[in-house]
Amino acid sequence: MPGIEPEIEMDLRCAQCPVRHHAICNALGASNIGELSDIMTHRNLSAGDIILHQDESSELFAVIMSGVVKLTQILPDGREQIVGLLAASDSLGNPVSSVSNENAECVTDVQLCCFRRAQFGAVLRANPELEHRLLEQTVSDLKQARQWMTVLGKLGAQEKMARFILWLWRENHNMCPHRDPREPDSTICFPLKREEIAGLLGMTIETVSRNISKLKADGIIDLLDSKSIALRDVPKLQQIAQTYDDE
Amino acid sequence: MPGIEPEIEMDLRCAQCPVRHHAICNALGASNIGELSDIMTHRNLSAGDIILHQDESSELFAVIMSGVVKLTQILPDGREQIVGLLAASDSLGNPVSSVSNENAECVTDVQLCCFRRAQFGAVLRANPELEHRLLEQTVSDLKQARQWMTVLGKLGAQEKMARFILWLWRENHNMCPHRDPREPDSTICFPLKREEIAGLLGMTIETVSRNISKLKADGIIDLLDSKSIALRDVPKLQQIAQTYDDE
DNA sequence: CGTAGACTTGATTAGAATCAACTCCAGTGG
DNA sequence: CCACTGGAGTTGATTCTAATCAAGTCTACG
Repeated sequence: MPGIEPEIEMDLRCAQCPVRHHAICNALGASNIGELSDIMTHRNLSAGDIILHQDESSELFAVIMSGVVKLTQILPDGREQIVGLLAASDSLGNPVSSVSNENAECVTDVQLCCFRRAQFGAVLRANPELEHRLLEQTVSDLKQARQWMTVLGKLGAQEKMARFILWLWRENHNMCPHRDPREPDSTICFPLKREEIAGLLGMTIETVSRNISKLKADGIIDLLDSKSIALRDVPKLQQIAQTYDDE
Repeated sequence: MPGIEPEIEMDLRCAQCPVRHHAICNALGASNIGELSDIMTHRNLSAGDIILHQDESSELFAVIMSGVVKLTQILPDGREQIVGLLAASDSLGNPVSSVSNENAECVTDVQLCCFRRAQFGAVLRANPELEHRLLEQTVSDLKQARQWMTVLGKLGAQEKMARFILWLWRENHNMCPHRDPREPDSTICFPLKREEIAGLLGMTIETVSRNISKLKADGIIDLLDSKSIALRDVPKLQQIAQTYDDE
């Protein structure tokens, strides 16, 4: 057994991985996935743990297996802007340099599939299709960052809130994994506190709270508890959000 | 002569190209650059010309040889946010899909080095180092987009203006090519109108104007004409901009 | 010289930030 | 079991910043 078992175990870890077919590793087929499983390690983190520091070097590159991670930038005077939210199957870490462009912090408990940069880079060079997949992912992140730029630059508080809820609706399956499948599709949960919603949308917790209350008062959403809501009038929400569809 | 000349010409076009050593094509050495020069065509555009439409398909992928291009998103009600500015040596077009994520419009007259998507993709697949270079570029764009998110979400009008000026200072050599090298380094020109600065910074032209005036009144900058300024007190500007350095 | 577009400046208003209570839990310990 | 505590969230009153509305100036150009 010893001498064979470890190798089988490694492959199993990928075969049973919940994000195997959604994360960047789906660029590698069964015959090549071993190159990644050979060099990966799993790590469990708790809400509040800090994974990466802006402008500091780190050997970590990772795929998120579960949980939510926020990417932030902090101004000299302490103000914090959330510049991205990552969930299951997203990847974490600068793919082309050891220096991180953002702080990364766990919003919930998080499970990571970790690689050492040098080793991951070697697999990348050996598998151009993996690097292509990484490019696709980065282009998609760029698209989303630019959409948030428009939200931050042009929308009012109510519009921001509506956009956020619609965005959360689409992303919710990655964010809140253990939902009852029988629960109506129109129910969504917030993995974020008010403070974090505010940090993402460029407003204060009071303004977030007021606008959630207003949407409720207008019959557009229902508040189930402070961390979950039900959508009552999606078309109205889309109209407020100034969005054509839910791209 | 005919039969040989064209081939030599092609190579010359890259050899004499002003951005040959700064754009993504610098990933290819002298022995491979021919693969690109064989499939490129130059195109001259005028200020105001629209190059790409958001969510529409285009066969174009291009490198900017000179001029400034703005990337924008437009809301259903007509409001426009600038989500990126491209200048000499930047590349233009979605590298992984024919569908553009933004509108692209010429701010000044522009010279493009154009490729047909399918042909460029083939060169990309044959030269992984070129795809890696494209990934580096995209990661850099993503970093910048996220920095703008922080500007849009957290900074006040004066702070935004200071950031913009410092950013322009760094980028100015790409934006305003024909500057007298003897001109002091502290003189910069705006390739953008007030309306476009406003569209980028998420404010109105009046607020832009007022804040430029205020910086002048405070002795931090001088207005040479409405399209160029001189920096008088860079440290003060950096302090207002809430920036550690000029990353 | 006259006009239109780009820019500036002033007066007023609207919307979000700020300041300040207050409610609603979840967890703790007596 | 209940009283305390502290964190999270809500709501109200006030302030402040930037948007809006409204003239103006300046400049390039026919």
